[in-house]
Amino acid sequence: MDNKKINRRVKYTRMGLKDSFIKLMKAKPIRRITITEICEEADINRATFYSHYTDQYDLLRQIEQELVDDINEYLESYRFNEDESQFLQMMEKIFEYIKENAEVFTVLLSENGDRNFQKDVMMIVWNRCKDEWAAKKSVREEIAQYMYTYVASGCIGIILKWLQSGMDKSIHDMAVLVSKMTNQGLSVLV
Amino acid sequence: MDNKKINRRVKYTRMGLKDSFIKLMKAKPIRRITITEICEEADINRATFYSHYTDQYDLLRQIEQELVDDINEYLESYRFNEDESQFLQMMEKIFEYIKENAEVFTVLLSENGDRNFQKDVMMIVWNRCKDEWAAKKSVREEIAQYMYTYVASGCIGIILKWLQSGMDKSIHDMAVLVSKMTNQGLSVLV
DNA sequence: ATTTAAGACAACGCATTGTTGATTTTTTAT
DNA sequence: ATAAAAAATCAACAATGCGTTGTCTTAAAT
Repeated sequence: MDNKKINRRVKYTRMGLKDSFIKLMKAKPIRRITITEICEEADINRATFYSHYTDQYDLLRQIEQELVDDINEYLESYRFNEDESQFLQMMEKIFEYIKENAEVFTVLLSENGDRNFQKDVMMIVWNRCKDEWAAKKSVREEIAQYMYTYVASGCIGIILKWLQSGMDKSIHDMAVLVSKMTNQGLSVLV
Repeated sequence: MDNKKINRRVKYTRMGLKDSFIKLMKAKPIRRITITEICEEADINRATFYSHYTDQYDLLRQIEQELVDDINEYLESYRFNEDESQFLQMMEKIFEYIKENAEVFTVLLSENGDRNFQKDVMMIVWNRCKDEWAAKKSVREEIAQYMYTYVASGCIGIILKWLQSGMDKSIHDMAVLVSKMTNQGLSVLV
């Protein structure tokens, strides 16, 4: 009947731990964050932490996973215009989402965050654009894989820089820039 | 007189610790590597470790720094042909260097490695090519910064994929691919 | 050969860890 | 409303790793 299998109490406890953790992540690298600390901050017993997560890294991964699921849901809800470049439209939405969650993204994508999260975020774009790109594909799948890797890494890099520069450029400008770089590379300079 | 300020003994001890550490890095994430473990493996007293490094992360950073310095030296020694694209030539040399040190690069650039090292490696290329790029620059410095970030991140991403694919493509092919992506983006697909 | 620096070793108090079992509180199902 | 189930609390545990100390031994530089 009720698909919210997790009851309020559990949800609330986890929320407390997550908030406390993000707060600490802003202040110091994850390796310096102890479970004891997280629990003190959240005012939750340490044994309770262990009944939900195995360690800090497990907690981090779960936070990341929820975020990835949420972006996907967010993109799902949006109908893209078939005529325009899907990539550009999607990047706009992604920048939009990231801006709305700038705080947590800054923490998770920065040096403290782990590379798997980067990969997951890259995969969101890649999975949704591969059809568009595949249409005009003239190289072997193997080579194409390398190209997508380049593109996805470039996107993450630029997103991170944008966050660290205090989101000084507009969402639209950024989406256009990323789109241009992806499609034309540095040749746009000339 | 003698510019090798560090005597043999120190050098040897540090080498032991580094080797031991790299060995452990292959097996598990850095957060699971204890100093006790490093010292046991290297058969060096724990107190000795502390007289050289503050912790695992300090040791890692020093290994990385030495590698970065070494690449720079390696590139320095090589005269580039002014007529051709400096970027392409430099990428060839970098792929060459990485292949020669594939083992350690695989470890340091993978999920266990830290983002600062990525950045450092990116900076090597960027510092040596910015003049070439600046010549044809038609955008504001501010925007250019974003573009370089994209490119540098893309390069690292593709290098890492290459390493993880067991360096299945030749150095030359990779250099050409990276160069194409950087200069023309996905438009090479058409 | 003498001085200087590096490393070995044992020992320390301290913090964090992961787990336990008993107890209380909240949620859910009847 | 009440009983049963699930979740969180708490205190206590041994184990491990931490970082530092002082003393002693060994190697290197002059």
